Amino acid sequence: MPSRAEGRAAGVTIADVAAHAGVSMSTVSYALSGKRRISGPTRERVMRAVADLGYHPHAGARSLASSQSNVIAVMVPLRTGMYVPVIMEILMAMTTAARTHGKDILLLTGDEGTDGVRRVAASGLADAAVLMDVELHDERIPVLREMSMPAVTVGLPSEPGDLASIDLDFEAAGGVCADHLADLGHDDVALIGLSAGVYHRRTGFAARTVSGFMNRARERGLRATHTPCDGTFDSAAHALTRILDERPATSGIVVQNEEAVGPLMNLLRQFGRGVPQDVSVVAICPDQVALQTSPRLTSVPIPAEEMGRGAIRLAMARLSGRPMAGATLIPPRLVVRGSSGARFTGGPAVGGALGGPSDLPV
Amino acid sequence: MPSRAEGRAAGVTIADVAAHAGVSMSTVSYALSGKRRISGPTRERVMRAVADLGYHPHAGARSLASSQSNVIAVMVPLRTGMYVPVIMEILMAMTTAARTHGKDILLLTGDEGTDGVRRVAASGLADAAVLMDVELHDERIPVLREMSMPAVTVGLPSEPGDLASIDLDFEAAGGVCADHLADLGHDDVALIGLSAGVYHRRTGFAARTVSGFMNRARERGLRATHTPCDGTFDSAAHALTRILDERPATSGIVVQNEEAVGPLMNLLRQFGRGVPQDVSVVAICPDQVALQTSPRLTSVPIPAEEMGRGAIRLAMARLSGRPMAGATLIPPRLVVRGSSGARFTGGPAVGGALGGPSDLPV
DNA sequence: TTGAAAGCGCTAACAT
DNA sequence: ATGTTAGCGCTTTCAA
Repeated sequence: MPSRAEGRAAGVTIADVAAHAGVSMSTVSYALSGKRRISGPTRERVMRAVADLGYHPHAGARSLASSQSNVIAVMVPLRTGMYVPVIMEILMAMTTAARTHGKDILLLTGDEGTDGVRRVAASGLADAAVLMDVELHDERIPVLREMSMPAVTVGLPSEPGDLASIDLDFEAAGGVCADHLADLGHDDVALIGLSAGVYHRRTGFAARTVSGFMNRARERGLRATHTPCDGTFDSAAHALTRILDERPATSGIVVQNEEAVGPLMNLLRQFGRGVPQDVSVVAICPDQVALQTSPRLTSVPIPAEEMGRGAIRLAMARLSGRPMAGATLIPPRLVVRGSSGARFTGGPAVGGALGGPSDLPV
Repeated sequence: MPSRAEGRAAGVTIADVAAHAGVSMSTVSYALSGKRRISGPTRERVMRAVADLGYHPHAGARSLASSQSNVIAVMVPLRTGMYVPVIMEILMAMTTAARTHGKDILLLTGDEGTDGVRRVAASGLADAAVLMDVELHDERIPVLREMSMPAVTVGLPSEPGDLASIDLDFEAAGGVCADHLADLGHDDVALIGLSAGVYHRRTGFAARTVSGFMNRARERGLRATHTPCDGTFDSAAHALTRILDERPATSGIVVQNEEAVGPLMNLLRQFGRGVPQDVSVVAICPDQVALQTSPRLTSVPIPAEEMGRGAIRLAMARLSGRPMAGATLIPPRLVVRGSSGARFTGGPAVGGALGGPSDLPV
């Protein structure tokens, strides 16, 4: 336990390290950055000195001298209707991924608006920015361009310009759900979606799911409907009632609304509709939610971790000069669990009503 | 719209501003920091120049010259059993509050461990740290002291030392719930708590709620039990079954587990126990959760926003030299809604079964 | 009330 | 393969 070293780490400069190792400051700098070949022995002495002294380069000095802050700003608007745990998982995944590249994450809220972007860019606080929860026409995007700040969006804006984006391919996800239900022989299917506000405000992913679902359903000859839902119990009840009233034969339901999943399953039970005997349910939601019900839900998981890592990978690519513009769409996976089954057979397609080790990605 | 100005903000230095305003660099610096008296007219010319040129001080340079980064590091471990939306709300509240003091938030994950604290402190990346979700014996705390970094914890460690902490007074919260049920005439009460792991691992707030509840119940002459719960439907069912088996006369339930709230309410309905006719339910949870059920829940809200603001206030106090050590315990509020009522009367105490505008804090 | 100038700790030419 | 040194943009003495 190098207690002496770490106790004084605060005031240790590169000059101290250089003296301790018997080399020049630049040698230390280069040994640490790897931007110049350093001989084995020298390199080792430097590293020893660094460890001995508990040296950590001063972030401000480094940023000043190199015009690189090694910080990535992440702006999180946290709009209503978003499922917070997913946002958080993406955020934490980005933070972890950033560290593997020696970067740190600076957190910005949505209410700083475009000024936040401007401030962080102009002050050199961050080298790049990640925008979460982007709207189709996001006012922060032109500012990013104006400040010529490398940026990545989580979610797809309408005019990507030269920036990079990442998202689950929700259009394909909608299609996959429709396909699964069609394959199981269901003719009347319904999509219970997000709150109406989400569609109006930012449309992006929510609308893409709907179009993917409806288009594929049409191609497969299914009758399909879409109903927004607020995520409250009452709202879920309203949506389900409407669906069963208008199309009593509905035997397949896709739900893209984490808050509505629990209420929906309980309502189906109350209505005497067995899952999957009478109604098959497919969710587009994080696994955590899909595994919480009984039976467990056949679902297209939200790859939050992958989205976070991907966002940072894109940001790093921009910082290293490689372009990599355009949208990275993560292909949806369908995980079949106990909530979906063939029409009329009364049994789940795969995996048994309790889910379990036989869950299988398709 | 000062388009020329902002377009070039990236390269604008204090020297540019000084030249533009016809003053010296130091005058600009002092006009901006307010650390020296500047005459009205001079001050105005400086501000004009700043606005004209879209000047933003370079964060790194400032940090180097002043040994102040104006950044607060926040470490979020995100342990299992924690309710993520509350963590997120606290985090965003801190970020917003920090900006009002000119500070930014640097996000650290738990998996960087104590090294993260050391690195951030030694590199001057942050001036202060906030630790969320602290354990009773948290290994990061000695490191903070060793690095002599001003720090605040959200949650209470067992050995506070000289650091400041903030949390809801969960002990009092448990007591308030017991009192409420006692006031309504309930004799047999139960607490459905968090997962067993939470009690074993970090104990802190979860255990304090239990002791506050049990002690007050004893004082009021109630029979009380405590049952941990994982938050899954099955786990909630298990807990409720056990409670009703062991003490069929139980007519008051306190629940401190956001995930279990929905399942619990449905289970009570399935068991034919009307809320609040047969069983009164009181929750310790964010309002968002308490308002999602039907009837709405009488609850002690988690003051996430207040905790976030408070944490930053404490951090700022440490940075300005004022000590303010010790724990800041936020007193619990009880909000009576439709889920609790007098025993045997069959009606809610206040507010009606639908909750509504008559909700009233006590 | 204002200016001039010496660093803060590091990087990256420019040397050798 | 390594050393020397001139800044990076700002704050803050020290002078006036």
